[in-house]
This record gives sequence, structure tokens and C-alpha cells, in this order.
Amino acid sequence: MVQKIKLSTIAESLGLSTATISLALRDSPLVAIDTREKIKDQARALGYIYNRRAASLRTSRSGIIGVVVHDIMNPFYGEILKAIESELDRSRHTFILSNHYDSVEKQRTFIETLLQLGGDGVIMSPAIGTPIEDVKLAEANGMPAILVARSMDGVDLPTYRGDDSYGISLATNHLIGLGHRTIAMIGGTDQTSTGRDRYQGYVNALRKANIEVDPNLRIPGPRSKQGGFEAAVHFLSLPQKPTAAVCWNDLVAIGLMNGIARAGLVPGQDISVTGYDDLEEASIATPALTTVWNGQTEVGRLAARALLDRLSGSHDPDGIHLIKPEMRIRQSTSPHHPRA
Amino acid sequence: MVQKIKLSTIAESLGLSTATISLALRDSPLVAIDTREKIKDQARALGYIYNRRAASLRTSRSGIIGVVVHDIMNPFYGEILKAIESELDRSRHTFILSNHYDSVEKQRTFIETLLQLGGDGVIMSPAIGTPIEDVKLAEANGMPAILVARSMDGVDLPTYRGDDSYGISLATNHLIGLGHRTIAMIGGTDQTSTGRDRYQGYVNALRKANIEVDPNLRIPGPRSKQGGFEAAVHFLSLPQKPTAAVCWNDLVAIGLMNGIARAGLVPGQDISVTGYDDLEEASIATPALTTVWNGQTEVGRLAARALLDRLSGSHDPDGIHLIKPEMRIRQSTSPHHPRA
DNA sequence: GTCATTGTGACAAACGATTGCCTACCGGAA
DNA sequence: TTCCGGTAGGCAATCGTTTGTCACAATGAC
Repeated sequence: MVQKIKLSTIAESLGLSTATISLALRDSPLVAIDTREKIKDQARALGYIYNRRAASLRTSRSGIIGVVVHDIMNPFYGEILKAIESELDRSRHTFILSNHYDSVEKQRTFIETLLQLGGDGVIMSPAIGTPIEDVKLAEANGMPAILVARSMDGVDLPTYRGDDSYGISLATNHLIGLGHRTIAMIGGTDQTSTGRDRYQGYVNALRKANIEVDPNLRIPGPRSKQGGFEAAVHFLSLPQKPTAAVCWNDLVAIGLMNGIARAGLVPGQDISVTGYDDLEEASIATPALTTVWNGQTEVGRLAARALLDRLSGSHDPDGIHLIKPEMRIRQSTSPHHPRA
Repeated sequence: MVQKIKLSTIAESLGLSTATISLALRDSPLVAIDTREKIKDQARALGYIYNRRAASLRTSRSGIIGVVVHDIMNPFYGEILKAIESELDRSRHTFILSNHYDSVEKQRTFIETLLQLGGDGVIMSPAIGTPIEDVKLAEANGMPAILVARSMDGVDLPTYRGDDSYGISLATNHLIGLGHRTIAMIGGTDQTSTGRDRYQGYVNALRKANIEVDPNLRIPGPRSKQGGFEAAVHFLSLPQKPTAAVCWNDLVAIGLMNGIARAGLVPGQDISVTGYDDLEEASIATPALTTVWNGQTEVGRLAARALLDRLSGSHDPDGIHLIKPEMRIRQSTSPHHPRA
């Protein structure tokens, strides 16, 4: 770096004032059109780099939006992020990403960092156990927050997520319709709203079909492929001999299918398995996974839009916006037939 | 936001000057220890939020580090990012992430944004076709750059990546050792150094074993599960009837295995398949994938360290640092036996 | 009693862009 | 000639921290 080019550098080289340069570069009609062009050419020629920190110090708008989710490597969040990214891209906002891995601590650190940077807003999928003060912290300092994928009790923020209870009942009903009666539920946790809703959806569907709900058919915990893979052993040794499994998400389902295959059974034939989310991967799994689309792209897109709208003044109605999930039937489920 | 708390707010409330507050909050020995404590307490009580933009305007250090790779949803990069994240975390740096999807355009926009924000440095896996000026742009404006996973010709930056040529020869030799003679190579592109190196490693290994290299056994292109899955059809219809496939990466390998299974063959038995990278997923695939560990965690860790070192003055030697890959033998490869 | 020395903390000038306010100038109407 | 409306562009204060330079007081040595 030989020397920083700043507005005054351009101004002097052209015999104008920095005010004019500033206005010209931002296409203000206060500067005559050809003066404007001349200024822009000169800026380009000198290799001028706009200093956002200086600008945002004055304007208190930084163009930075924070996004924090459980784990960006999880494709479910990945698909949400992609949707957010493409929505934010077209509005010249920069976004800062972070994982919280369900650590409240890490999440708070992120919010604080974002405040220090003067973030304009934040989109978050709150960590398990997030205290209300942490999101209040953002709002209290003028940084609007939007929730995705998970809701939080006791806080009235715009929230975008799938209708979990309805979605899981789609999957459960599908299996019931195929004749299955002993249906296990693999994965998930009661510590999130999502977890509670999904279990409830499963329970409701069974009840409605007059199938007794056996709490031992629930294997809570797994949320990843690895987890699903490991749960297969437990699943296959259940005394009730389930013929089907409703999984927490596609990753668990794929892991479970791998585990079932490893044990010498044929997933989709011997055991029916449903996923949840409909990740890109679901359709190329072996067998192709029957699952429930959870609207991740919609969630991301709407959340980003809502935040941008809010930044530009119009206050979107708070509250939870549920996306309707849709069933995707593939080869991992088949009619019930007694196990050999 | 009722009212912004700033240094002067604290200063007035305590009858001190902003200078003292500033020094105290950063634990300067220039301020007496109990004055310091009193100031910190007051800052906490008032809910003071450090304004990094103002600070960095003065100091021209922002604490921001940019990272741009092909696709953060790709687990290979994901594992690199995790390593970078954990290294950067302990040094109080914020990092900004972006995908370039191999668009030079998108990558340049990112670099420009980072410059505007006053980024302290950037770690990048350069997009295909990145012009030298783009990385020079960063360096010329005082923002050091480090390359990961891919190298760039004609530019002398610190680069951390696996030894592709050596790594792929491990996989190829493994298959040759099992008796395979007709070995296809699936995926990759000549447009990156990585692509060229891996193909070269494959060719060299075959030559050394006196196996004729048939360019038609190469199916370039695929880099994802989807791609591997789709390539299966082409692969299975090759007139040379390959008995094994060296894949570009684990994703392609897993996709290919799925495609092979879909066609009624048993991957790992009828066709031996090797992956590359040794993602977490490789060991739970069905069959468990024989692959080559590509040192992603090392790459990320070392690159982050190198950047931090450079930021703190010590200039790390430029040039390419190769990580030695290691073979991981699992069930997706088996001795050659004639196809039925 | 003087003179250093040390410890505290204040002053004020940056950093670079934005913007409300003001001036100068031009052409046209009365 | 005087006045008016309008356009182009300059001035200078401001955003919140940091930091080099100083000032002042207390201490201790001689």
C-alpha cells in the first residue's frame, strides 16, 4: 500500500471539494451530470476504495447483516443460508455468518461482535436455551432481529419456519397408509420448539389412526448422519420390532438406512424410512428417500425480505409465519409386509 | 435504542476524560488499577458497546478476516472453515465468509467489500480463472492474502493445500495392488491446479505399473454427489468395462456408488471405488469408503496461523506448503475378480 | 529546600465520509 | 436596473476512538 486514496485526494486532483466528490460518487442529482462522470473516472483511475467504516461512523448504517445458526455445515441450514445470500446479494448488503453449535455463550459473543461492527440487523436460529435478554440486547441497541427455523417463547419477533407438527404428520400418515403399525421416531430433542412440535405431530397422527403410542419407540437424540447410523443398532433391537421409522431429518434417515444396510437388511423394503427436509441429497440416496419438504428456501428468502423491509422502514407484522411442508414420496418407503 | 452510550458518556458520569476511559477499558497500565476497575464496572452498568468502526477508523485495524471459497456447503471446504474458525476464534477476530461458486466476478466483489470494511486479511481458495490483478488488489491495499486448497500460477503467496499428485497416486496404487487393471478416473477439471495434479498423479501411477493410459477412461466434470450419481450411467457403459474407479472426491465417490447400486451392482464388490478427502461421511457410507485423507483440518489451521502471524509482523515464507495425504482403507475396494 | 522521578490522567488532533447550511452565479421578468 | 428563482458547489461540524504530548502532584534523594 503506497498511499491511501481518499475523497480529498480526488478532490484536490480535480480542484473540487470532498463534498462534491462524495455526492457525485453516490449519484446525487445535486452534482451536474458531466462533473459526476469526470469524478467517477478519476476515482477509478486513482484506484479509490470507499471507506465504509468512515461512512458508517457518520451515517450509522453499516450494510452488515449477521446470520447465526446452529451449524452452517448442516445442509438444512446451508439451504436456508443460500436463500438468504441470494436475497441479500441484490441489495448490496454484506453478511456475516456464524455457527453457535447451540452454545448460548458463542451466540451472545456473536451478537456483541455484530453490535460492535454496527450491524444493521440479524437473522438467527436461536441456540437451545437462549435467554430472552440476548435477543433483547440486539433490539435494544437498534439492531432488528428475525428468527428462522426455530421459535422462541416469550419474545415477539418475526419468525419464519416450517409447520413441523403438520409436516411430521404427513410422513406418519404416509406410513400408516402403507399399513405400518409399529412406527418408531428417531432423533430430535424436546429442548427446542421444533423437537416438541415434531414429536407432537407424530403422536397426533398415531392417535388419530387409533394406534397406541409407545414411548419406547422413540429414540431421541440423533440429528446427524453419524447419529442416525449409530441409532440403527438400538432401533433394530427394539423388542417391538418396528417396521418403519419416522426420522428427525434427512441426515438421520440416510444414516439410519446406512446402518440398516450394514446390518444386512434392505432399507425401503424390510424397513420403511422417512426423512424430513428434502435436502438435495435425499433424491440421490439409496434408496431414494421419501421425505417432507420443509421449505428451507422459502424460510430463508422470506426472512431476508422481512429484514430488508424492516430496515427500509416498513414494519412487518411480528409473530410466527409457518411454511406449509409438502410430502415427497420416493423409494425408501413401501407397503408393510411381515418381517422374515 | 434510547441513547447510545459512548466513551464520553462514561467519562462524564465519572468525571474523567475519554482518553482515560479508552485506556482503562483496554487494560492499559497507564491507568491506575482501581480506576480501571471502577471504569469497567461503570461501562458494564451503562451497557456500553464498543464501537469498532470508530476505533478502526483511527487505528486502521478492523479485526475482520475474510474467507472466500468455492462453496461453504461443500463439506470439504466446511472442514477447512471449521479449522480456520477455531483458530481465529481464540484471537478475537471476526470472520466474514463467502462463496464464489467459481465466479471471478463474485470473488472480486467480495474482495472489494472486504477492502471497504477494512479487512485485515483474506484467506481464499481462488476461483477458476482468477486474474492475478484481483489478488494483487488485496495485497496492494495492505490486505495480506493466503491461499488454500488451490494454488495460483504466477503469484507468490503463501499457499496451503494437500499434495494432490501424491495423494491420488496412493489411491491408484492401492487399486493396482488389488489387481485392478482397468481403472477409470471420475470427476475433476483441468482448469484448476488441483485438477491437473490429480490427473497427473493417476497417470503416473498407472505408467509406473506399466498399465496403458486410456484417456477415454477419464470422465471429467463431476464434483458433487449429484455429479457422481449421474456419471454412473456413463461409467457403467464404458466399452473398456473398468473394474474400479478413482474418484475426484468423496462426494463423487458416494454418488457414484449410489448410482452403481441403483443399477443393481454392488459397489465395493463388483466395482471398487476410491474417494478423496476422507470427509466425516466417508466412514459411514455404505459400503464404508476407501479414500485418501487430504488434510483439510491441517490446511485450515495452518492457513489461519500463517495469516495471524503475518498480521502480527512476522513474515511467513511465501510459497506452497504441501500437506501429505494419507490412505484410509475401508470396504469400498476389494481384490479384482472378473465381472459376471 | 531543590530537583528529579514516577505515576496519573487531561488535551486535542487525527481517521475519512456525510450533510445541513450558505454563497455565487446565471438568466429572465418587471 | 433591480429582483427573483434556481442551480452548482463549497464550508465546516460531526460521528466515536485512539494516542502523542503535556501537566500536575506526590515522593524521595541529596
